Amino acid sequence: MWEEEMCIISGDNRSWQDDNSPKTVIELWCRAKSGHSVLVLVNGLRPYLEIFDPNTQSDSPMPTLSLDKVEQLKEVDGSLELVGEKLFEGEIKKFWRVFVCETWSVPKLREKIKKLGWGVTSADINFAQRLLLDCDIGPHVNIVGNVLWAGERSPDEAKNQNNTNLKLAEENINKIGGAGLYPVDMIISCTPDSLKRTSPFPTPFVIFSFDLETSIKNNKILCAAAVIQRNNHRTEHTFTGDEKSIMEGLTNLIREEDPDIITGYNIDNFDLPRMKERSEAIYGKKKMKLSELNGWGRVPLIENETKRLLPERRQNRVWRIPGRIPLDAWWQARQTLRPQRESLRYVSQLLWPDDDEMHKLDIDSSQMDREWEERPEEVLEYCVRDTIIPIDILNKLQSIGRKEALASVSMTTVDIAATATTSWWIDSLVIRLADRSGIAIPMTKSGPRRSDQIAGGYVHEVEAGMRPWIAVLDFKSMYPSIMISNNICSTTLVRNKENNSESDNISPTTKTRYISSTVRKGLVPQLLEHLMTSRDKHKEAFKKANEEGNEEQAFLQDQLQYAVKILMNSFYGVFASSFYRFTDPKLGASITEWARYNIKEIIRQLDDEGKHVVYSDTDSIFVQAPVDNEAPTSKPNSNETSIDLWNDAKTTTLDFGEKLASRFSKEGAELEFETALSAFFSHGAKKRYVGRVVWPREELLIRGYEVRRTDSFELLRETMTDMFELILDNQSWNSVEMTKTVIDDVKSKKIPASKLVISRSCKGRWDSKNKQWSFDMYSNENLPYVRAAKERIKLGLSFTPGMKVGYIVTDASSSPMKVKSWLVDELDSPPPDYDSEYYAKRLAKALGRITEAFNWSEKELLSGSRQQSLFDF
DNA sequence: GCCTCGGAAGTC
DNA sequence: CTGGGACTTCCGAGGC
Repeated sequence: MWEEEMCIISGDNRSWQDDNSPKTVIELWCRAKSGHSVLVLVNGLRPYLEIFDPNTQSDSPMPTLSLDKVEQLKEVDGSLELVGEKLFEGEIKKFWRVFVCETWSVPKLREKIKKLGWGVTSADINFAQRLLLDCDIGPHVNIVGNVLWAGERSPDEAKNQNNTNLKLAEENINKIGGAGLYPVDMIISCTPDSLKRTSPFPTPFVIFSFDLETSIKNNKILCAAAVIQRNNHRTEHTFTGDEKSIMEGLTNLIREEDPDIITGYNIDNFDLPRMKERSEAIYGKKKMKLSELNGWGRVPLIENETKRLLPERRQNRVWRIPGRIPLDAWWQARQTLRPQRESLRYVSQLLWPDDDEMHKLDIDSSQMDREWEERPEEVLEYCVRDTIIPIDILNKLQSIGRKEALASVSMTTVDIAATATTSWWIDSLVIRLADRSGIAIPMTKSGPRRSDQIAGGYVHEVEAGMRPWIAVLDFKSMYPSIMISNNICSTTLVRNKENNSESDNISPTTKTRYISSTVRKGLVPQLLEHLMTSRDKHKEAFKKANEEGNEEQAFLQDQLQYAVKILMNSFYGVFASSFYRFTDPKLGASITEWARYNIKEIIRQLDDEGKHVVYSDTDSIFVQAPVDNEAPTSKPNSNETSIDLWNDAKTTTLDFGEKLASRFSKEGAELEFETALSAFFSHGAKKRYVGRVVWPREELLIRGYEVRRTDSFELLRETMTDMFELILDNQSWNSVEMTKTVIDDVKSKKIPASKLVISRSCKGRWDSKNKQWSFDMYSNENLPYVRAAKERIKLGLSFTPGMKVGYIVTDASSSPMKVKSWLVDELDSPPPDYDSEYYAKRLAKALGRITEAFNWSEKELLSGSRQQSLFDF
């Protein structure tokens, strides 16, 4: 027997026969808290689905339906089991459990049963996930089991004669349904009841990062590098020679080192597909041979397992490598950093601006064949560096810790937190609770679908110009709070008029009814309430750990509270979507309805009292504080006399904000005083504003404007930021002068082209028929960024669908405008010559929108002189 | 040259 | 197979 704490990375299942009776074993790939990897084989759970008679609520099904016919289907294992009554779409029905011989036959079986007239539930739940649901565990578990195999890296105490003997171990593994000797440190077997939940800990994952350098002439792999990170220690490996030995080398390394996470830069769209393509170029469809080159799945290297050995791309997006997690550093950087451009060079410059070693550009990747021929050592060095940086990126962004925290709070395996979508996380919590509350689990896509959009949040009209001293108030977790306080859930939605009750919660406009929480608390409100308190607990634990100087604990608690926040915010989206189980178009509509009602009601009350609401978007309100008009809006120096006035204004605003917050907060709709602004400016468009924040910290707050957009350019971002600084300091005249200077500079080409790069993401698909990139999803391919992407491809540079493509406008006088792709990050080539008129115009247009508020138009900015009107005299 | 429209991307 | 809606801006095309 062996007992240990570990983290479940991924799960799968396989069918096997025990004395001619069908069995299904669950495989859990884990990393022990103490560092070694473990494969856990769990026997004792039978896959099933549940059926009911959709036509009746009575005790027995209609006579036309036959339980026998279901039982006789060849996919069914043994006799049906009566489950009892469950709630399904507001009605109580009687349910039977149908056991299934093999999990992979469920889709077919579902259809057969539906054809017999039965309704089907709990019929699309992943079986490994079922184990987590039934045992009520998350990724961090304590496991007690028998050791079947103890390899080199397993703890000495786990080793004995039986389990270190290869042949004997293999026999024992096969005897209980395992596939053979999995490439892990240790293999154990257990039953579901020996899996127990433990508190989360940071798992010492083993990470593998790799990079291929390939020929542009013939796509062949020239060389490769890999880095393994284990216990904060890194080892570097390089691979040269013929393609076959390079790929074998990488594969052997993975099978020996047994990493949990596979990373690299742009592996999803480049390295992984290239491995597949090149190995198939050598061995065609010979699966076993392919596995020698690319068998990265965490399963035995045997004929039966070739399907799981080879990495596979699901629905053209995420890669699946059974037992391991593919985690592309490019995608992580893109999601968390939202960089202007996405090349590895650009991102590493962004993250480590002072470390030249990390982003020096010594290899011309567009001339890789020549470089490889002339200076292979430098190419290898470059290749190694490009495997190290992705790990550094993941560390810097704390990507892995965040995935693990998300897995922990959503109680899924780490791979689901890392690669799946929001509906999987929500499923994990919702199904768990529904199973324990006598509520049936409908299939996805099964509920009523909506045809038109549901109305969203309310956005208040904003006037152009400056407003002094503003208190900004925010509803805390608005949508989740509304779901809790009004008990909004598919399990509480009143579907029939006959069931109306006086205690129902009724939505303000569509008058949708929900059973009061005093009668029955809804499933989702229950979960959300639990998440709310758990977030507060993590926040508290974070605070405490910080005070005690326990850095590791503080870090963990912060990750956890953040993960809970992400998870809570995902609920609304899933329930407002048209495909999720437990959904109804009415739910999403009711949530936003109450939200609009609440916020408009507050605005109305403030208006009635003569308090000026300057702006509001969905869950925030900007209110002008009752501050003396003389008070300065820009902070005076501490020795100036006006500093007292400024301080008074600040105190008044803080006081005002706090009073509003407590006055309008009620049960289930907590209004928080978020920030105080000494000045607020908008040119009069919704979702676009700037504020000078004076509390709780001092900063410039810019929303929506070009400053934040990637399809703007550096010079515009800089100039607009400077302009806002001046405007908020009441120096609008100076700001106009400054702007004119910049426009003049660009006109006379004094500005370097690097400040004029515009970037936009570009779609595209690989047309395997014609062996070229296609952009036929655009009704008009004549767009600047599409043309820039085509130019990149032509030059032999990498292109990934969805990547941000940078370009410079070289001539806007013709239609369509002429552009040149920006390649300086990657090729060290000279920058293109830009169309100064175009950039001057775009600056004038964007900045003119703002100066318009002070009566300086776009034209005046461009011409350099202000036209005086009659009123100026 | 000016205007309108629809497609697309981006941000909140 | 799949979180949502509101809103702004830019570009190309086409009409006059």
